[in-house]
Amino acid sequence: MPELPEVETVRRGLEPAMQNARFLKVEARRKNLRFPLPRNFVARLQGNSVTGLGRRAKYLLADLSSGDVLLMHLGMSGSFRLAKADQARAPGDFHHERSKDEKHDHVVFHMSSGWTVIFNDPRRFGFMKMVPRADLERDPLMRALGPEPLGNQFDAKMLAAACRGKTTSLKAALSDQKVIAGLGNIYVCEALHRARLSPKRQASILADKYGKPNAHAEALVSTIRDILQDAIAAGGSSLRDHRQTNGELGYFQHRFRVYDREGEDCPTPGCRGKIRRIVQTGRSTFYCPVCQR
DNA sequence: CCGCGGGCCTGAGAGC
DNA sequence: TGCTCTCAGGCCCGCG
Repeated sequence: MPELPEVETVRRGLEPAMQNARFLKVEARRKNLRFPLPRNFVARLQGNSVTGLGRRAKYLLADLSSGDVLLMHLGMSGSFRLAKADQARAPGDFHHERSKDEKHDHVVFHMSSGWTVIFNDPRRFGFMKMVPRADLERDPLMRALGPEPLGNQFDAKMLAAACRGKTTSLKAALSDQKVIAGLGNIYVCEALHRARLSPKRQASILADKYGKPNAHAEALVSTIRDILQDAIAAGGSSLRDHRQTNGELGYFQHRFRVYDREGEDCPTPGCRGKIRRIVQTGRSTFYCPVCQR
């Protein structure tokens, strides 16, 4: 499902169930997600407790009392939901027909908090990995990430430097996790619309010939920050009925200005354009050809 | 090195 | 009803 705001929403939803709670029992029902689950996955979790639940870009990071970090990625269709342990149905209950949903419940954590945490992922693009905390910074997955857009590192200077000389489009550059970590197809489209920049322009336009940021870079940085903060405050976006861990829908999707709005009038005040859909590097881009230049 | 296209999976929805 | 086709919030890999 998720881009940064959705993953942050998931993190907050999991906190009451996992923070300071112990893994009483772990079920690895399907051992190959995008990658095989780590060796001794169950044994390395059971008996340990979660000392902190963090997020880096689109990764959830659970610090364990063992010194390992459990790293979780939701891919395209991954989600977590919570169930109260005492309400869990007994396996083999013949009144209970396995719903379509439960068919893709691949990993289940039974926590000492009384909550059961269920990872569901139909497409299995998500994955989990265990890394000793001391090695996290050196992990290739973490090293491949640029700055957190809501952190101190992310500013116009850095963005311009990262885009300097790039011949690829702004759309592709902002989707590149090495440039900024956490944006995806939706928030890139939305940020470019709000910043009134065409997704087709070269990424290098954010920098002058010395790599210094210009007004476009400044505008884009503050737009990206604003939109992510607003989306987190709204509980993320719920497309195709995706839900937060508590079952509630996020509602930021109602505030999309271009995403999945092909043919609609551009919402920019005074703009008479119509939203267009094009394909860039294999993904849909939605934008207004009139006010985004 | 860089940028692009294909591939990994399953399911929903549109059109016939 | 059912088939076929396209598309889906991500990311890795190999090619030119």
